[in-house]
Amino acid sequence: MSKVDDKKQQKRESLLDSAFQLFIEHGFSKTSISDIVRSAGVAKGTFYLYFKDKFDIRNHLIAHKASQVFQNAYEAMGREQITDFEEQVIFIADHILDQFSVNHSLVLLLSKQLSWGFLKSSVFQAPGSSSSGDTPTILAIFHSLLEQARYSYRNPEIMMYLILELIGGSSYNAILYEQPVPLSELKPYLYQTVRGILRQHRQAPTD
Amino acid sequence: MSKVDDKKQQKRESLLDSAFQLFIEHGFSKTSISDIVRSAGVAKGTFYLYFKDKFDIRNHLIAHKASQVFQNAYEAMGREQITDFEEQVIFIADHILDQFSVNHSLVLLLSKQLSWGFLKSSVFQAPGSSSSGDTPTILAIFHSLLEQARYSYRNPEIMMYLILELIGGSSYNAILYEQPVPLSELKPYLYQTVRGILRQHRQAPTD
Amino acid sequence: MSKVDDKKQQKRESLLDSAFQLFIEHGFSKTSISDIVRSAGVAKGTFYLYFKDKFDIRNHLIAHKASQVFQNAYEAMGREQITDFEEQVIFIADHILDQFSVNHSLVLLLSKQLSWGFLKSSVFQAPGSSSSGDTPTILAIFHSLLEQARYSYRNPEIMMYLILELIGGSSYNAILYEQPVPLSELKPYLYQTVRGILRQHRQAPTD
Amino acid sequence: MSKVDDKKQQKRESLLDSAFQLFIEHGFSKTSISDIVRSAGVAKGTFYLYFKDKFDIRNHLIAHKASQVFQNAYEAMGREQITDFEEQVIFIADHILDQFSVNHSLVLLLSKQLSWGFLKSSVFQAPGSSSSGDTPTILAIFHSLLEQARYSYRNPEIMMYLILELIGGSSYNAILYEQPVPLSELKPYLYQTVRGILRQHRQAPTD
DNA sequence: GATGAATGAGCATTCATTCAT
DNA sequence: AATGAATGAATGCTCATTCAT
Repeated sequence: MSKVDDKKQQKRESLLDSAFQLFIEHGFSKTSISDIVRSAGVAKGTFYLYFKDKFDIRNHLIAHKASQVFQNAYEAMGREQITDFEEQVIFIADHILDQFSVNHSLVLLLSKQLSWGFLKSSVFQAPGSSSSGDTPTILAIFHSLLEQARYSYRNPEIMMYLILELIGGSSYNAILYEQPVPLSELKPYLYQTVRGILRQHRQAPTD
Repeated sequence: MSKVDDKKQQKRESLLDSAFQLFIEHGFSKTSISDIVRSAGVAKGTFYLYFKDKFDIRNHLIAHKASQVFQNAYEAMGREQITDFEEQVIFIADHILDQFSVNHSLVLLLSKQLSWGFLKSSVFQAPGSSSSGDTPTILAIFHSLLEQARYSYRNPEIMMYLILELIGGSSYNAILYEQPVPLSELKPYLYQTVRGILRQHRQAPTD
Repeated sequence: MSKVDDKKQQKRESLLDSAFQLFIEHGFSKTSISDIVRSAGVAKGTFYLYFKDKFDIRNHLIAHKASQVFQNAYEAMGREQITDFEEQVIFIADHILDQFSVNHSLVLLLSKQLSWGFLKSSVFQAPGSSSSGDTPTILAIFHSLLEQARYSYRNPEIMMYLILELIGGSSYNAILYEQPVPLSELKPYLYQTVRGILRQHRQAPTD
Repeated sequence: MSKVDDKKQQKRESLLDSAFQLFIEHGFSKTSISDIVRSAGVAKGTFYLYFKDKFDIRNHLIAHKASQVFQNAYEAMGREQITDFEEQVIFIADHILDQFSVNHSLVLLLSKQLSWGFLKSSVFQAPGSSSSGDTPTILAIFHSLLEQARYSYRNPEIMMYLILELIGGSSYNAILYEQPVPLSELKPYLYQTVRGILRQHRQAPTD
């Protein structure tokens, strides 16, 4: 990678970092592009060399952070010895919620986006800028876990959709406002429900 | 109510109606107060006699519509003979989703807001403009249903929170984009999960 | 007219005057709306209460000034006793060119616009802001002169088109750059040509 | 001409061609230098190696196209046997208008520029990039035609100025908008007027 | 209470131009 | 000679809010 490309990547990331900080600090609509470039230390025009507009940078940001959060959870799972699919799902959910817990900004940015539809369209394809995958995509991970599972599942997509919406939606208030209860208190109920959903969709032992 | 108060109320509602139409047609951030007053046929200054700002009118709108949607479902339930709590919850959920189905604008406005925390804070208190209750509040309804239920439930608030987030979250994509499947296809899984949540929280028969 | 309407008209005219000065001084494209409002002493937003954009104010300006120039010429003609149509045309042309001569800004703004098509569409209809005519429109004037003329003319519109393009076009360089010769030197040739055009289109004495 | 010079000339012409297309398609002020270089397939900085700014390239373009149009007409005239000066002028005018008719972009670029002053200053000097004349300049052509004419003319420059302004001005609306009438219908009147102008300036047979 | 003209800070976006490579 | 990333001043335009009538 040439010196120029290096600098370009650096600028791009500086913009993404600044935008992230400002979005979670002041909110999306109260953050102006002026704010972003000022914080990133680049000129206004430079922003438009890398992103189409504010929405564009937000989308890149969400896709990037969401992918990261999943990768973190997946890697952590690798360090444990968890073979059961149900336990794997719970482990990943738990790990993600813990990441959210210590980093509220992630909740603000991601929580409401955690839905199957969104992940399918934007996160799974391109975790980095180019999909030249060394790291497996989240979709691939999910399917490989599914294949190795003891049971097979009816409509795994619907199943995951329900789980994601449940977790994504309920974590928002619990983490940010401790409503109706703090996350730690919510977790048992949440995971029990997740297990319930998984069992509903179980089909039969994959001998 | 005097003639003057009548006219006042009329203006207020004209503003709310116009805002609703514009918010769901062009989105919140692309709707200006100018647009609202033009559509409502009142002067710009008049807006500020009734609402603090755009956020204020949106909150009133959400509270009002959400309350309406619940009331509709509750009244429809009254016309059937449903005594079992679980069936009552499913009936209400189903009725609300059907209202959403035929009126996508409601999904746009409400779906992501359907959470226990929100409903508790804004809908339950003031369904109309003043809380002078002729119609029972949703909170009251919920508690009365709960009292008459055959079983008692542990942490009914958490239970309802989970149910609401699940329904609110998953209906959005299913209704608007038929993702991951159309609502009709999603419903059985959704309701099974809701029943699962309810049963998890059952305590014992209320003899 | 109320006090408020008075002020509005005043603002509008202040904007038109400022725009005119700036357009002819620095040119259209080098004049910004900021310049115009600063010079007019109103706020930026006020501009947009009166005009759609810079093009809009230019069009109003052109229509207004062109109408004025014609009215001036027509009124001056009324003070002389000129009955012959050919002499009337020459008198008006001469008067307009003299106005241009002493006010170069008019040439810059109008000369290239003096064509039958333009005048028909914008100037003739609405010399003021409203067409509530006390002053007869230029179109009406032209037709009344034509009716009273000794001769009738074939295709009077084409005839006037040619005359207007000839005068409008040739006056530009002659007045602004004295090229190929100063206006005074050009005039005899120009008027001779105008007379030639008129005679070409003569049909027969209108006895 | 070396290979390098070839490539240079190629870039230059690519820029001119692209600018021409974009100017007539989107207008001068709505065409950016970015647009031009993108379309020409060269880098932004390269533009400034060949032209000072957007105005500069436009001037070169106009001069080049105008010269071309005249040359085309002159060459076509050479293929006929036209010896009378009046007929020669009409033939050239007619040929130019026909070129405009089939190529509206030429009207957009040139029509309003067709004046003696402009032609004298920019076209006659440098039809190509360098005045290294193989093709005779338009000025030279005009003078040679004039010398061979049967009659001599008073003030031939003023005469040509009037003719050019008349044709240039009146063709614009006629061709682009068919106003006040389509060109074909306008032509007889136009040419009759041109002949009128020529005869007015005739002095005496040059025998 | 109701009006709507006026405000001006604020915003996204463009673009000619430069200059290190 | 050629490049194209970077610049940042400049611009058109919006809009929530105020306030004299």
